[in-house]
Amino acid sequence: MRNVASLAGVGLKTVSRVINGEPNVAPATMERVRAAAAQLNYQPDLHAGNLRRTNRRSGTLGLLVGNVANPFSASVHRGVEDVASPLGVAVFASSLDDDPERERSAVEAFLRRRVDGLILTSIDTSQAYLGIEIDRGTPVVFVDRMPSGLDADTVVTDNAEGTARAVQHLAAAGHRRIAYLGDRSDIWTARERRRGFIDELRRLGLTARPEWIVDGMTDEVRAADAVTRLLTLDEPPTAIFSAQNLVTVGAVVAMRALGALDRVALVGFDDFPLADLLTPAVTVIAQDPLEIGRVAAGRVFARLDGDRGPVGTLTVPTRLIVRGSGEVRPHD
Amino acid sequence: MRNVASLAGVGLKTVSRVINGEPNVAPATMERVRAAAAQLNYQPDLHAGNLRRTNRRSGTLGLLVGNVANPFSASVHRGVEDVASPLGVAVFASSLDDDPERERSAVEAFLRRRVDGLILTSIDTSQAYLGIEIDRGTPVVFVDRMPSGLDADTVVTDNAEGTARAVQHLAAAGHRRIAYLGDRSDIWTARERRRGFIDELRRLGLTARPEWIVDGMTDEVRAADAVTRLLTLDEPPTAIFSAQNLVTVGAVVAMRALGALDRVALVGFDDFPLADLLTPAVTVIAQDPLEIGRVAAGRVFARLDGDRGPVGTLTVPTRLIVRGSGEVRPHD
DNA sequence: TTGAAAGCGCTAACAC
DNA sequence: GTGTTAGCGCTTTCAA
Repeated sequence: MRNVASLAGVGLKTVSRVINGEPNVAPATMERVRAAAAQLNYQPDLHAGNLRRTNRRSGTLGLLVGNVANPFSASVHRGVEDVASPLGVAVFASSLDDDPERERSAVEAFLRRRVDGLILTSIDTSQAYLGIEIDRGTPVVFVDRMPSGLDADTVVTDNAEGTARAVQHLAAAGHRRIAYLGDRSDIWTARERRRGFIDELRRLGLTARPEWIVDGMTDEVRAADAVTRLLTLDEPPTAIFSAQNLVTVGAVVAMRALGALDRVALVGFDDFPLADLLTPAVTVIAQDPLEIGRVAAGRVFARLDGDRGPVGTLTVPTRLIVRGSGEVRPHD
Repeated sequence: MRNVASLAGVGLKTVSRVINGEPNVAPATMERVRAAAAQLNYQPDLHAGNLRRTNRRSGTLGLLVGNVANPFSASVHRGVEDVASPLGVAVFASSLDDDPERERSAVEAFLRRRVDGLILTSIDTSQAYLGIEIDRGTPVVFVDRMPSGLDADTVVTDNAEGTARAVQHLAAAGHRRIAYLGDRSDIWTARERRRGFIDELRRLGLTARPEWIVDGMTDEVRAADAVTRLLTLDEPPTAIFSAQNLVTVGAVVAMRALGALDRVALVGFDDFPLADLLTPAVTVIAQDPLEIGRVAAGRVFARLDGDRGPVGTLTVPTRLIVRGSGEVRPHD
């Protein structure tokens, strides 16, 4: 900056004024400064400037997700970027891999870099440790899971309602014996979907036999095994709701192997690529991770803009996508 | 930091020493400083420190990809993170959406934040504008596409060789009439795959009729239409090589509609989820985007560590995954 | 083993 | 319109 100033024959402050588009600079001076900056390929140092600036914003956001390569996380990331980028805010992203220690160290790494806000799908059992930072005024928004140990802005999917919608859809096709295939029940979203399932069944006056409610499905193989067991029961379900992506795929594999695809209905929670190309095409309750990211980023910027309203939970709706597998009628 | 110093009853420099793990601090003093820092929840400001530090590293990397939500880009991202994270380096990611203007402004945004290095799948027609920054000593590594207008470190997929492998595989199954379905030929990777195809055909003493070489396939629908046209030709190909993900899926759709799945062979470039669940399962040449990201980050850090060797292109190998569609024998 | 003073690149406050 | 001075939070240098 000193070099630009002397090359243009002006003082430091004038260069600063031109860079930041401040008023009260003569057009001719402005032009000279611009030319000098271009000639020297001058790039202002944002961090140095922020040190003294009243509005101490780094123009930076920290995003912590399970894994940036996971499609859900990647879409959330894109949603955050969509909101941040036009505002000139750059996004740091970090994968946590279900490791609470990584979460702590990533948060610290971002805080030391003075991010203006934090968006995270926390994996830790408690998020109380973030309370201090929130009190300091750093906006923190939780995504996809409810935080525990503190009240904070949160953006989640319509888990229970979406699942209820799936149950309604199956019931409307005539099913009264519906099975539930869920993820590990220590995951908040899994518990929510399970709750939505049970509650909706009850509301419709249906009952599920205990064998029809299966938890702890973490991969395709486990899910396929579970479906095989379900369909060879004395009193098998006529429809299956799978609460997660991999579980849905596992269910398709098992149903295909059993030749059950045209007599057992299937609705999955969360859409996935090529769901429409499988035979039959899979009916799903689609989430909207892009929107989740956008809404979360929106909360961060609202807080930065001075919104002092009470913290709250925003719910992003799901959407039923009818493709065939969920419309199979019950066979006995 | 001043508060920590006065609370611990020491000078600023002593706090600095403790934070940075510098030697020559009495254990008791260290403990007092630690306690004071913990009590005040002190987080050092990395950027303020970097201002005066001799090793002016921001501990930050800039990654520019087509779209962070795209599976290929997202895996590259993860690969970069895998290398950067253990080194305490945080990763900025930005989507370009095929817009050269976004590329320029994202690069500038990262440079102003003083990233230690840049990794990019550039979309601009020339990358010459980055020459100045490279000359200044900022490591820049190009990924997935060769840069033009300057020599620089680059990491790419084995495009031509991988495609040649696919052709060999089809020829080995007895095919002599192989069609090529490619992406827009203004994309470098598409040209490379096309080149690999033509060269390998020639090497094997085979010839492709001009109608069998189709370019400009950018989506599933276009690809499906092209396949339908190919297979209704007077002299149709007995095998198809599709040079890209969406094109492969479009080909499957069309072949299924024509009932050609068990008489025409298909090998696709680039793996995709559920390729093994389609009927038939799709044989592919799989890329390794995770490795591409890791190798690219490795180059950046090697340069930062003082590697002054000549710039070069690193090629990440592809892998043939046999699943069924590529092993169909020719039918006339 | 410790701390005081200077300065990193920039902006705020104020004078000219 | 423009420049000068002080100071942001930290590290460097160097003296004690």
